[in-house]
Amino acid sequence: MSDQLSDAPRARDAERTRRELLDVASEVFADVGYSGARVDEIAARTRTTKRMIYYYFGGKEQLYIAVLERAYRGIREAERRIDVAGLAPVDALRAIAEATYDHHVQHSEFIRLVMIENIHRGEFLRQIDTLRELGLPAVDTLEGILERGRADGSVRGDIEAFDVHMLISSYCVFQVANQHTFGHLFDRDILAEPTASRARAMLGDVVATWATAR
Amino acid sequence: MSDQLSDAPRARDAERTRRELLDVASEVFADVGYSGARVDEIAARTRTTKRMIYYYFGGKEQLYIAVLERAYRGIREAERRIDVAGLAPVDALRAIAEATYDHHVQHSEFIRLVMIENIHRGEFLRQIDTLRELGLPAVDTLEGILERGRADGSVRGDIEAFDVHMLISSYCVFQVANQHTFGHLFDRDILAEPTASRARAMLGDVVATWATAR
Amino acid sequence: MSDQLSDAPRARDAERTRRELLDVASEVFADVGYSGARVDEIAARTRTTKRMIYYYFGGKEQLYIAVLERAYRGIREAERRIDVAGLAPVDALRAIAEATYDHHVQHSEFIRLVMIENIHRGEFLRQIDTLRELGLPAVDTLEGILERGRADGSVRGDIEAFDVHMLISSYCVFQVANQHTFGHLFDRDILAEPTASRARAMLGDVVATWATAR
Amino acid sequence: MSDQLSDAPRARDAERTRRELLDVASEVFADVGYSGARVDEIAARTRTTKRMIYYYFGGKEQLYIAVLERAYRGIREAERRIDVAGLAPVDALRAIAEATYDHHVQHSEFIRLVMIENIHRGEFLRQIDTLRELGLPAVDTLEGILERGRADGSVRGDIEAFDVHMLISSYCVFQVANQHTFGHLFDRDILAEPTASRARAMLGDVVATWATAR
DNA sequence: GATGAATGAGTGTTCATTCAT
DNA sequence: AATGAATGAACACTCATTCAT
Repeated sequence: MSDQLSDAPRARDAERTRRELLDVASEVFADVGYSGARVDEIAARTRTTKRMIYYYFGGKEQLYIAVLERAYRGIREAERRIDVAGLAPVDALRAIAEATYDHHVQHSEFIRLVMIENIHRGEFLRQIDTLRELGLPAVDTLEGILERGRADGSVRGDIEAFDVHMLISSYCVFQVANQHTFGHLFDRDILAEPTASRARAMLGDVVATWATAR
Repeated sequence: MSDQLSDAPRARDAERTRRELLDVASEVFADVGYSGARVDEIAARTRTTKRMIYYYFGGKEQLYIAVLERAYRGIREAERRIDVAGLAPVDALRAIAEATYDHHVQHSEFIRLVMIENIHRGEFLRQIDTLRELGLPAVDTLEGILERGRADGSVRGDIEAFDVHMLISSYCVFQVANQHTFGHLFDRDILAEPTASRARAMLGDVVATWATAR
Repeated sequence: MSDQLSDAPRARDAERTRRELLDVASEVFADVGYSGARVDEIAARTRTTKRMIYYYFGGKEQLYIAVLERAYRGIREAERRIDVAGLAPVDALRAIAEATYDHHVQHSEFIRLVMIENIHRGEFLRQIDTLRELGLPAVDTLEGILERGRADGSVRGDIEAFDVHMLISSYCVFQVANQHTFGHLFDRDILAEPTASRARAMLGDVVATWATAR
Repeated sequence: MSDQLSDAPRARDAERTRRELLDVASEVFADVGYSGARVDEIAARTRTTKRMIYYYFGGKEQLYIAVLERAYRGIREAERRIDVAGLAPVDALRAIAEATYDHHVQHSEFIRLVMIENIHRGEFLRQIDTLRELGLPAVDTLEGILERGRADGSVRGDIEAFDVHMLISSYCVFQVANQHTFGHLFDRDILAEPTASRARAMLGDVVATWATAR
């Protein structure tokens, strides 16, 4: 009768149920979008019932928002862990470009959630009040590098962290977000070798040459 | 019997009905995605009835595929009209970058359709057999420029049209595709001034400096 | 432009179209019933269009009624061709029983139409005014045999042609009409050997023993 | 908590809803066939909504299958209640023939379901895995009688329970199944007097004379 | 004698959500 | 903390039929 698979105390089942719902919902929303997702399916892939989604989150929309918030929090934490303190500014830029490439490819579920949220014109993201409190660690890191670069003359003075971030982001997001249409039109898997490695190296090259151009 | 060139001859209602359905469907699918789109709503915005969607296209999916095909055809035609014959290779690259930026911003409906199709992992695009026959005029044009550039020494020899195309595309697509999440996080409308003009010029700069490096 | 497959004069195309529609409609109605039949499907299996069904018959119901009438006419004609004049009464009964068995098995399409019509409680059959004019040749033949049998003492005096006809019909109709449920429950194909031959012979035996019992 | 035996306890609404849907569905399917039946109409004749058909059965087809299964179960149970232990073999055969006649006439809804299922070539019946487990009580009973009859010499040795069952079934089914077409052609109601009584008695006579013929 | 275009009413099914305990 | 039963509105799709030539 008691849960045979778990050693978690009863008092923590609630938290576990919540987390399980979020885990499954993340997968499902990322897989088929907000409109395409079915509350029934999310529940079915869980140990609990559909009723719990309403019990814990209030509804499909709130569940989606919770998924979105958790996803962004995770990404911000990962950005905060980036450390390029020991590298020369241009090498640091190249390192960040390539690390960002890797990170995007490895976290396609998040990229898909962002795509989906953009399809919905950011209407759900806008409801997450605490999001901006998380800051933008990736941009802060870039700002530090640019400052060092400007100081030692290795980086041109007219570019901002926002610019670099958008350049890197756009390229990396594209690899994941548009892999299917772009890949189909060019008849190749752009995330498979040799295309992937070439694309990854190219980004570092693009950022480095542009940032150091006078 | 009836005038085939006149504006609304009875005998040509079929073509007009078909086109109207495609027009409205393009709007609706781009607006709310495939799953979010409602056949009823598409029909309601039309002079005909829902029944005609099934009469002419067979169903929601086939209508969506028809929308997708027409959208890609239109884009390919626009690409074919690009003329940079009179420009020096590097100027031509910069011109194409900026023209592509403008084109993406002006055709956000198409960008949204591409996003949506990627959310569906390109499963519908793959069903359009005639798509590849259209070629990739944008890439062909880039290839011509790169050849001229390599010949006159203004462009480095290790980059390909595919690379340039992906760099430009990723940046331009991002402006439209991720405008809502990115814009929200940076608390600005990235397609409005002054951000837009800066981003546009920056892309030309990125491409030019990278393509002409060493 | 002209019909390449036919040598029929233009003036007979109408009759041919009508007959083709009836042929296909017979198949489809017998196959899936009146409610299950689709006007579109009937037309699609024809050289003409759906519109012709309305042109020639007026609608689905009238087409079905026409199918039913033609089917009954065909059966009555076949019944009229039965000849047992040279046989002794009891042999004639046995011959008719077995011939009826064969005829039913060979004309399952007709049996199915009759089943379908009974599902509809004969509401369509009742609309065919000319049906009764065709008479009931099978019953007339049976009546003749019974008269001969009564006269020579080989057949009991208290049975009527109607009784014999219903006994034979019920048994033969059942073989075709209930073959699927009955066959499934007994895990055998009742129209395949050895069950079929045994059933056929048994019917003659049943009729003969019963008709000759004193 | 709630009284499980009371007439309509809340906690047992599920079973009641299910049964009510089955009751109404049996009527409707028997009335107009599978294709002719409307899910909307079935629901409308119920205290619940159309949605419950999908909640409890999954769809129109599964509801039909459930109706079919319940109908066959009911018939098998009725067959099991037949008791002819005290009768001499030939009297028992006659009793079974006449009881079967009565039963068929009284359960025309079941006969119609069987007709409908045969129109569909038994495709739904075949999906009911548990059907064969119910056995064939009617045939078992006949087998017992035939054994007794063979033992005391009152019944011929070359006939099997299957043969007798098919003879009786075909005749009884026909009375109900073909009443409309047959009745119309002979301009009489074959289930009304005096035809009905005559037909009923005749069946017993047919079976008895045939089974005892040497 | 023939036809492509069009249609209103319905057809089985699914949706996110709430009720009652 | 949890749940099985229930639901109305909507959903993609289909039907036999008619219009306009």
